[in-house]
Amino acid sequence: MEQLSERKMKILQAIVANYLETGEPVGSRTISKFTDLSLSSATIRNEMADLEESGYIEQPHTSAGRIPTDAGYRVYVDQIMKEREAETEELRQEKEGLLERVDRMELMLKQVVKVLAYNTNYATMITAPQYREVHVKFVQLSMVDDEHVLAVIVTEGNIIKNQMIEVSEPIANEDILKLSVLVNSFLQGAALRDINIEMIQTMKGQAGIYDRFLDQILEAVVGAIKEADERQIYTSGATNILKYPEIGDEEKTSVLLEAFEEKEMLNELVDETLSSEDTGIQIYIGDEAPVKNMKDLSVVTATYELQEGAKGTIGIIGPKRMDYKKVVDTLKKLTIELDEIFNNKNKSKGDET
Amino acid sequence: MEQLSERKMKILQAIVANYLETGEPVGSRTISKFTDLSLSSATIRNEMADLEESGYIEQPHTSAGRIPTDAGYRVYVDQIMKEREAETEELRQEKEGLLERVDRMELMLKQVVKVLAYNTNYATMITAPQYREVHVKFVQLSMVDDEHVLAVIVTEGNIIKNQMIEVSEPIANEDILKLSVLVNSFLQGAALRDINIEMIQTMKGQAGIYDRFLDQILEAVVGAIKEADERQIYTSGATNILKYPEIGDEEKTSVLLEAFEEKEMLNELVDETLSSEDTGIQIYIGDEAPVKNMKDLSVVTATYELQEGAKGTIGIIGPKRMDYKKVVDTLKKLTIELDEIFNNKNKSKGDET
DNA sequence: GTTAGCACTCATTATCAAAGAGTGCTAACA
DNA sequence: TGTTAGCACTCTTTGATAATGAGTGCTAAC
Repeated sequence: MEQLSERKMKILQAIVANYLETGEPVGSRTISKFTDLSLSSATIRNEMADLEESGYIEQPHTSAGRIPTDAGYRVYVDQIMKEREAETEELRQEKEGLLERVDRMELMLKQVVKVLAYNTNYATMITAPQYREVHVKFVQLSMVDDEHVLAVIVTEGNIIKNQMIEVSEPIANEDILKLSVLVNSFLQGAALRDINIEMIQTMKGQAGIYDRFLDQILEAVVGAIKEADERQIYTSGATNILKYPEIGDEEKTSVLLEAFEEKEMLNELVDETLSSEDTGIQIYIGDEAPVKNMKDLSVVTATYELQEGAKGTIGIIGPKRMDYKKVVDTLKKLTIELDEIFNNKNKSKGDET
Repeated sequence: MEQLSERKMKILQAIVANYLETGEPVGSRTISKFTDLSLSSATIRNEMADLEESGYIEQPHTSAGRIPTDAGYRVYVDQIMKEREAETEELRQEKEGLLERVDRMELMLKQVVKVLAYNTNYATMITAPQYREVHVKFVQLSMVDDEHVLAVIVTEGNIIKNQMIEVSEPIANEDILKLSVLVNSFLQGAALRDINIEMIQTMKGQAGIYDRFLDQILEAVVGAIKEADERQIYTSGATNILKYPEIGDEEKTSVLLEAFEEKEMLNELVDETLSSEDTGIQIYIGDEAPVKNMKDLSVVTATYELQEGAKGTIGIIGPKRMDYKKVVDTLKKLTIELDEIFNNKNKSKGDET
């Protein structure tokens, strides 16, 4: 894509801005009045023909106005991001306070997506903060009743998992204690990939008659780590998608809604976001998004960070002609606020799953 | 509604059955051929006029066939339920095995709704089994690190909740033990309403210098009970609703989908089902359902029971012209299967939230 | 380089007629 | 008295045709 003259740039911006607002193809006359360039519609028409040739805009049909192509959106969005960069510091001062502080992480995240969906009128998602690799902090065993041993596994970042283990006969308290010491000596600080056959063999050798419980305990620990590793995704406002007729075509709609319901598809999006170097706000227009069937949709993502270094992703999914300015601003404010909540005032980090 | 003659009954059944299949208003000629009554369309027309007057069917407009009213559906559905009653025993033998056995309750429920949605092509929901009143089994306290005490609360039915309590200074191990004994002596077997000011006062009196932690511990316990009490609702296939054009009208669709997303509305449905005497399968046609905006939808619910006496609800929501026979059969099979899984072969009841 | 003017294209909308489905009613029939 | 054939009538659906209007591309003049 060649460099655009300043005038062409202005016209392109005007076209996109106008299209975002109205959703209708925009014609030369509109631009002629809309901008401060004071040019006649004929001149605009010439420029528009050039812009079309360069691939920034297109006509739905011969006798219609122009709409932006993905490339056109790209130019517009890049411009916005440049403008918005300076303002981040300002926003930090503002403190609108979108969020109420709540104790349990789970409730907090649910609140975030709801607030976001309500404020933007798009579909939103957020993942719980995640560690690259989950390490065991300690394991605690105790008899619940004659047939059940409770294993509590605490991982880095104070995420807690329980697992109930059924046993055929009661185990004496001191034996539980011994087992507990043994298990912890091996598992403290271990990540999933540290638990190998060799380790298990050694443990079993030292466990004596209780070696057969070890399997179950280990299974529980592995299960717990995996569960902590499992990505929790919260969503809200998926039905907002229905509000935008340009996406309407039954198929796409239901494909996306299904994705929101089952949530698996959203994982790809999160992977992409997290793997990117840029931890700020990223915008994917149409097929740019690492998800199939996004032809008419755009995604804006942001990353937030928990104090212990766990990262989470926030995503907003809306029509390609979404209000990018507002979305970017809202996301910026929100990540700033989350930052403050997690890093300054974390009075209680609550439980999990 | 007066008693219907056998012939009118047959015609009504035929009309409803035909309408369920095609979705089109059904005319007299169709019925004349469809049934084994061998009557001319003119005769059918006369009978239909009567049925319309009695309020079982209606015409969308003068020159169209008839469609069932809610009363008409009711008659049809009652008939089905009567027929199906005898078959339950048969079904019990069949053992189709819709479900794979999985350990964690959460995964099991997710599987159930998915299987159900997949089999029926309607929107489905299930609640986790719930106790009328949650009782504490025991509380376990332990220091995680110098600033955190972990409280593990186990309730009836082996539902486990954790709560991390932040403390300003380390507490000695023996003190934790003392506190633990104290707390358990009061809270074991307690339900939410048992925890009153009097009890708290007495506990504080006996807690000595640690009385200030008691508040936090109690808060944690109450929080845990409340969380265990919170109704978990799993849903699937909400987008199936979009497949049925007769509901299409933007509003209703998005109202219902939102309900599925936020899940609050579904609580009313569950309340109604659980409060009903009849624990079998219940069918709500259109506005009969205890939920607003159900004009074009029907709900079929069933109750299942966990061994400890906790009950859960399964619901299927589809268009008023859903395939009631299939839905009822599927639900019957499923509850039988759940029954078996929970009551015979419960090898591990897993964890919660 | 800019602009006015004009012919041309194409989607949208309205109007109208024809077709078809189904009814209600009447009169004839068993 | 219940059943049926016949027919006029109603109302939706479909298709064709024409009118409208927005917007363009191109040419010629400024």
